[in-house]
Amino acid sequence: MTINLKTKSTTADEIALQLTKAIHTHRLQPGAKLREDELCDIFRVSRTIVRQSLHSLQHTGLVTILRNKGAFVAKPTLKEAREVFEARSFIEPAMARAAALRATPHDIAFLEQHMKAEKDALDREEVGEALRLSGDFHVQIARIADHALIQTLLAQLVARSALIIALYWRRRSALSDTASHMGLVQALRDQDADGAEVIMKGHLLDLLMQLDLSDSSSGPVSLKDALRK
Amino acid sequence: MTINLKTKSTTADEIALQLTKAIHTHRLQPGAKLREDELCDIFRVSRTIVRQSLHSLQHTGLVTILRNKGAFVAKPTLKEAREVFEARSFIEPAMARAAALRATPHDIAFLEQHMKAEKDALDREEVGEALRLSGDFHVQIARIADHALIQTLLAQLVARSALIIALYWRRRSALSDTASHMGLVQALRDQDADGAEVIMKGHLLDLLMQLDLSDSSSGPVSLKDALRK
DNA sequence: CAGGCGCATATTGTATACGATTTGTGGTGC
DNA sequence: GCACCACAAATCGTATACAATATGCGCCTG
Repeated sequence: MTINLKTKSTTADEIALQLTKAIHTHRLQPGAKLREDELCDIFRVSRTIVRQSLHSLQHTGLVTILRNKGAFVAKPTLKEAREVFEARSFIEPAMARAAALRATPHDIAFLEQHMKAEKDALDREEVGEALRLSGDFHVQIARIADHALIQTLLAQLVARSALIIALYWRRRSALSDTASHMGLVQALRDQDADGAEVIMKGHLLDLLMQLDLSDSSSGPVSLKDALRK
Repeated sequence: MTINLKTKSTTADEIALQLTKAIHTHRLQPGAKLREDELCDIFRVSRTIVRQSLHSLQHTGLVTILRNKGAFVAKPTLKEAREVFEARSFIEPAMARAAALRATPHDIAFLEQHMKAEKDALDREEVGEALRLSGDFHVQIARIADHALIQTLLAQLVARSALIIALYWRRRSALSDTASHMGLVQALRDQDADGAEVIMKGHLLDLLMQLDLSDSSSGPVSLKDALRK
């Protein structure tokens, strides 16, 4: 499936969204170069618009722009990777708690359908899409908690998490989110705030465990440091 | 004091920084219009650069851009205001804890000097500058905790807090941050992580208490709603 | 043949020109 | 005199042209 190009009025936000999705589904790998002219051809817009979206993505941490060099899909360092998950562990348990207190039957149904969509994607062997949905699940919790600011923030952190997973994923096994997510939905259904918080905390810890964020395997920190003596 | 205009090469980031400072010190009020041409004249750059900074500030939540209308200093709604402080209360206590474990004597000295600068600003009756320093104190905690991601995030939230204070500040009294900040520095000196966390939590609650975030006084939610029936 | 210098090309950065939209104002008709 | 319409000014949005910078290739020299 190639990127959908509408007949008219492709806006900067749409391009950013498409790129985000491509990153989230691992169709775009960390470090990939994003040439402006190329994107212009793909989306049929002027460089002005493309540059807007690239700057926007830089702000969210998905893209790194090097002056006079160009835009690249970000490659989070180990420290950045740890910080992303640390930040998530500060925020998300509180969101799970809030969501448990506010979730309506409609919300529950939505989450269940969401998980089903993820499972279907896996059955179709669309691993990237399943990964994206799995991340989006977390964003939906913030939406249910009715916290727009953190919903936005979390969307960024989740997208960056996809980059981190692409770089530091340890095993070849599939993500085993399903159990945690199901447990969380159950807690929301029961309005069990404490349970939801605990499950979310554990779930994030699980995720972290499956990453190889040990210091040793770090790539070239800085050429200067790498060649020192 | 007018805005400093250098002889050459004023970059988009610099402009965004200057505007942020002006907002933070209440020299720019919520709702103020930011005309592009005007900023071009002030900073002696083309609209391209000005637009870059405005978009950047929109991303941080300090500026609202209305299509074909222009850029305005943001006016956080009550809900947004609550969300900002809620987010801070999720994050900052954890930062205070981490900072307590990492703070060096140098860091302590830095914070003490920082507080002195704030006091000096107050003595000079530069209330806006004192307010800015008081907010920056919180960002410095994240820096000491060595958490770059949250430091950036917190800088944004603190800046937005300045807008919220401008809109929803209840009394005319000066901010009484000093005591909390002093207590926090003492806890850092003692490497008292629990104490630091508790003080920070209480401090943020104090701040919130001094705001009038009750529902009633809300401005016009939407003209449609306001005129309904 | 190896190393380095310089030009040619590709790509990004910035300014400007042009088009679209909004908003205020003046005139005209009722 | 009031309301409505049309036009004009101001302002923003987009595309494009031009300038600056980096990079790769070929040639020249030792």
